Amino acid sequence: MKQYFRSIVEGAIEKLVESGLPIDRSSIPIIIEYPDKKYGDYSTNVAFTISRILKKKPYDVAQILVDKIHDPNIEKIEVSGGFINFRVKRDFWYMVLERILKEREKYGSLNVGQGKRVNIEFVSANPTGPLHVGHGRGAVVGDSLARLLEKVGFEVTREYYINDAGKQVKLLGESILARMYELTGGEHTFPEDGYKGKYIYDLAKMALNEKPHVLDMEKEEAIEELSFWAVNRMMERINNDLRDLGIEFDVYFSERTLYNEEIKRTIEELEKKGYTYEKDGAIWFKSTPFGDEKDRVLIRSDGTPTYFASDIAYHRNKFLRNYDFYINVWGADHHGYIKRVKGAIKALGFDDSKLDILLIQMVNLVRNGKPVTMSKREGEIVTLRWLLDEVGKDAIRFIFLTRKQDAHLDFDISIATKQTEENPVFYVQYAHARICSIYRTAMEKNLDIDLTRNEIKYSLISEEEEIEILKKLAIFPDIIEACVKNYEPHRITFYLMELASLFHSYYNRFKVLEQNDDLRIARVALCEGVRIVIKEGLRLIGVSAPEVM
RNA sequence: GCGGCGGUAGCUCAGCAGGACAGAGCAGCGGACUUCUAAUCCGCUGGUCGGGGGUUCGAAUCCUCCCCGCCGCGCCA
Repeated sequence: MKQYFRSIVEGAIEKLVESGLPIDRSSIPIIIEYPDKKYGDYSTNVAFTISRILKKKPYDVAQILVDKIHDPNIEKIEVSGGFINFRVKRDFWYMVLERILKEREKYGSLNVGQGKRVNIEFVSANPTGPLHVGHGRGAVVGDSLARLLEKVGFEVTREYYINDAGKQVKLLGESILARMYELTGGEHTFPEDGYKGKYIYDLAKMALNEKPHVLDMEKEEAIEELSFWAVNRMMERINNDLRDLGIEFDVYFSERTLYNEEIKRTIEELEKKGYTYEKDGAIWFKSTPFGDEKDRVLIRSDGTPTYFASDIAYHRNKFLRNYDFYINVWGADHHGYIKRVKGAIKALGFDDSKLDILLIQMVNLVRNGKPVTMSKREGEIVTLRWLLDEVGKDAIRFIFLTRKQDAHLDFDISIATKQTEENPVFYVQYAHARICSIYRTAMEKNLDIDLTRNEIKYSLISEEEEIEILKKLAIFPDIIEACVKNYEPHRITFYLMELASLFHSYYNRFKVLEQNDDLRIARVALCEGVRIVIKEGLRLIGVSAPEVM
């Protein structure tokens, strides 16, 4: 709806320009806000901006602008200070509801994406251990963002980059082999930095079943075979966790496939462009010209490529697939990595501004007030699976989005485990279930609530609480737009809590199933609007909307 | 030391592209279920927006310095 007023204001400014005032229209950002109720429904501050250019009083500029505005949906325009406040006709809100009932789950689907192709890469956790709670946050933010992008007309590819090559993976195989020897009573030495988690024993047991022959193989070969096998087992497990979180990927990209050919070609390209040099037997990338603190190794002195080298090749591959833009969702601990990756992309001749990197801050697990540490190497980690079993998908997804992603999140397990109050997801879901319950009651009592066969007399929706709800429904598309523009899916969550709150208040004060047919139909129409938006809002963050609770 | 992100009510956090008197939830206190699900609602209490300077008609929001917390700074990934 903001867009509607934006264009009205734009039109007025245009008329000013036509009347000969020296204003550069493009230099004036048109900001539409929802002011305090007492001022109006929508407001703009453009008069302040223009007054600075024209050196006139904001109030006078506002007056001039107001004279140029005529719109059938506006009931009253007021100038206060320098603000221009619009009060909208009641019919305007009714039109919003009418539109929601007609468009249903399509309501709020803007077309800002225009079919542009977006690649969003997220999670990409190493297949050397189970997903933990921190991965979960990135997964939820990434997937919700993907849903929002789709909602506004982008063609989205969800991608998972599997680090199935290199030292860590070898260490995984080595750890499993050691446990296999241990379980069979054989002689073994556990690798120094090996993975100590309990899941390694699980894998070892599986391997004893499926691959007992590796025990008789030469160690290096055994490790290689086990590593490859274990990565697949881990990915099955990771995918299982993600699926239960409501997340599926379109593309799984294996780092292994980059080895030899693509990494080699990538480094050759960098060499050709003069961005590499040799030092201490290693090949380095000149990342300092791109703002990095120091240059980075691509090929170690032992001839093996670093993770960075394959990551450059990976990004090169992605850019060759030619998306309109790219989003990487990373843990905040990778922030130091941005400069060199973007630098490498630029060095390869691609437009690095097409890549946005989203950093997701750490999740601090708290149990009964005490912090729980998350270290992959230590035994006790809190896995995403454990949390899924405890609180379920809906609560996890919702709670992860009750904080903006660049703020640390304290995830209190003791609270999230409670299936009662305190858990905000229930509050929103309950609003949805309550509305469904109203419909069920109507059926039982044989009350006609059919919105398709009855004429909806919108003017009967006239209580202050009802108009407040309509206004809230009207800003849903603005919320979606803001989510996408700022890459901030958490705004949906806060919006839904506000909408649910308005509804619960209303529900407690007014009766929907009135005997009067017209009034009842009108109120059901309002409820249906709320229900549609809640359901769609929840869908966008991957949370279910139960009909019964 | 350098860099990133935070520092808003007792606690956990919002605050829309700088805007009109700083909001919500929880906790605390007091109320509302013979009436569409009380997982709800209503009322009250509660803040020098970490601190100093600056830009602006206007700053929680932008710039700068300082303080505190977490994280990163590998020929690890």
